Amino acid sequence: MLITNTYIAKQFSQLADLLAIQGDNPFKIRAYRNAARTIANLPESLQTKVNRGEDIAQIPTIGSHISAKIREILQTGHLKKLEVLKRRFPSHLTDLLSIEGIGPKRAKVLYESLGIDTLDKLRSAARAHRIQTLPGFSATLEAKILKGTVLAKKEGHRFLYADAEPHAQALERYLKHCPGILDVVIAGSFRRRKDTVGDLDIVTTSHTPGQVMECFVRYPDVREVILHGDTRSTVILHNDLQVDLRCVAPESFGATLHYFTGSKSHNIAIRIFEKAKGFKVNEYGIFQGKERIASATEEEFYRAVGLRYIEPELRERRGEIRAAREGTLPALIEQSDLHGDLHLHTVASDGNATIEQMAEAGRARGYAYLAITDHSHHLPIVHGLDGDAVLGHIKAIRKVDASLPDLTLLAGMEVDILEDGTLALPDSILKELDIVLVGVHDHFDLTPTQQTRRILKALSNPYVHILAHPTGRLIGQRAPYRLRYKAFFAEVAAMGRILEINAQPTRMDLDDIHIQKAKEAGIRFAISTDSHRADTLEYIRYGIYQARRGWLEKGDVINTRPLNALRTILQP
DNA sequence: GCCGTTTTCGGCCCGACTGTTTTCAGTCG
Repeated sequence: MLITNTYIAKQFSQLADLLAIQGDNPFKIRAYRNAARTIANLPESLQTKVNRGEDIAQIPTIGSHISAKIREILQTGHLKKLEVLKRRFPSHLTDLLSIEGIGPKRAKVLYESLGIDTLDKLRSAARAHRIQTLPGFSATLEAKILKGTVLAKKEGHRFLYADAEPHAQALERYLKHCPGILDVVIAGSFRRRKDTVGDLDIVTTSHTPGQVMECFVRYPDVREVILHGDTRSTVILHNDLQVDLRCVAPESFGATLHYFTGSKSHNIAIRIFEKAKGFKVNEYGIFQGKERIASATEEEFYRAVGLRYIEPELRERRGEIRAAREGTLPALIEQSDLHGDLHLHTVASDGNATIEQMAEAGRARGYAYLAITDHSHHLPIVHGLDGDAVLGHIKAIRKVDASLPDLTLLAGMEVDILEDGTLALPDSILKELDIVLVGVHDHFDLTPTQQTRRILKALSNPYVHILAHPTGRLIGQRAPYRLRYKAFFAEVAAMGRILEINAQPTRMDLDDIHIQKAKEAGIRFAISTDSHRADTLEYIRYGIYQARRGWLEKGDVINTRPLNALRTILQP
């Protein structure tokens, strides 16, 4: 039986919910929640770690007790402590917590006084007005709960960064015209450039915050005002995107921006660190007693806590605080460092632009080179090229290339990796190409060992340079295929092969965590758009965001090299 | 239950908003 990290994380998360309803020690509950979050974000499966004999109690937030419980889940598939609680409370009771306004205390009251243990029962009770008379409830709250159950908010729904982006920009433009407003910054996971965002957090400054709040809740795209306070408001837009706005005085801007940029664990780490030194950190500044030490800017904020400035993309508590203290933060890659795009499709396979149109789009961006990399013929759905067609396509690419004075076209292919790890094109064709990408497009469900072996075999072909979209994930649609990551990265590094950071908004593959791990293993990267149209070369910025979140510097990425240096890397 | 530049015990981030709780609890981020 395969036990995934997601499954284990859910066990601890449910355990925390039920203990909260039971009224257990809140710090213990927090410990379980922290562990659940850690486990959900681990780059490698706990099963693998335990099989390898690793001491999982060394993982932050996981200590002796929780590691024992993890082993129990891995061995039996269950957690006894949770099973006992589930006998006391019905299994769907924790669903109530997903409703706005219901936390553990109210869930307990609902269950013990009215026997409500499902969202359906909650809805009926609210409609029959049986909730408003309970202690701690009211008619207003009852109406809010009813609305919550009817809307049945899609749990944990997150927006792709690229889908949230236009809304964030439109809001920013609107707010800048609000009376009395001074600064507007979209903070939160959006500012950290996470590949998906749950909501938008906006930080503003003004001497008349009430006016700003008034203006904000009148934004034309607002469907519903959840909260409307003096310095803080929350609204829902018509597309279900939640937006929180905070307004503070300019002298607090740095601390507030830092606070609302997060991540939460980064903030908590800094607060605990400062508290130990006798300072208090809140969203208004850094205080020693009553005296404000900082901060009007984030730079000042970090200086005051004795750290180098940490870029928002790094604020995930993945070692950035230590690096900032020791002065070893990476000099993150910038979009302007890139000289070309190394993964593009044309009408020769499943793209909708010609070689010439792609070349023009690349020239318009100021690139020095582009790789045209259409599909091999293995997959019928993408109209790929077979042997002779590839040779013809190479000629066509070279012909267009010869007509371009200031842009070089590299003749490439995105070659399918077959189930057994062999490639869909023979070496006799591959050796004619300037650049060879390989990718998995089927058989996603092999065992981790089989999948790892399959891909490594493909990469061992001496004509292969880059593994395209290395884990095959489609955000919200398809999970990454399972690999033995540690062994895989070590082997890829040893072979000197390059991993792609695919900038398609639904792919973002590799993801940030694996990028960081792969870099530590000594791997280099290519950031590419996998464009099928001429107007999506601009997606490259999403790839840059992801690379920055993975701690990459200019030197880690091959398409920051001038053409000659790139050609050297691409020699077999 | 976790964790240690104060610690193996005794802490655990901190504040805004809502409601009807006349002084604060519950929820949320």
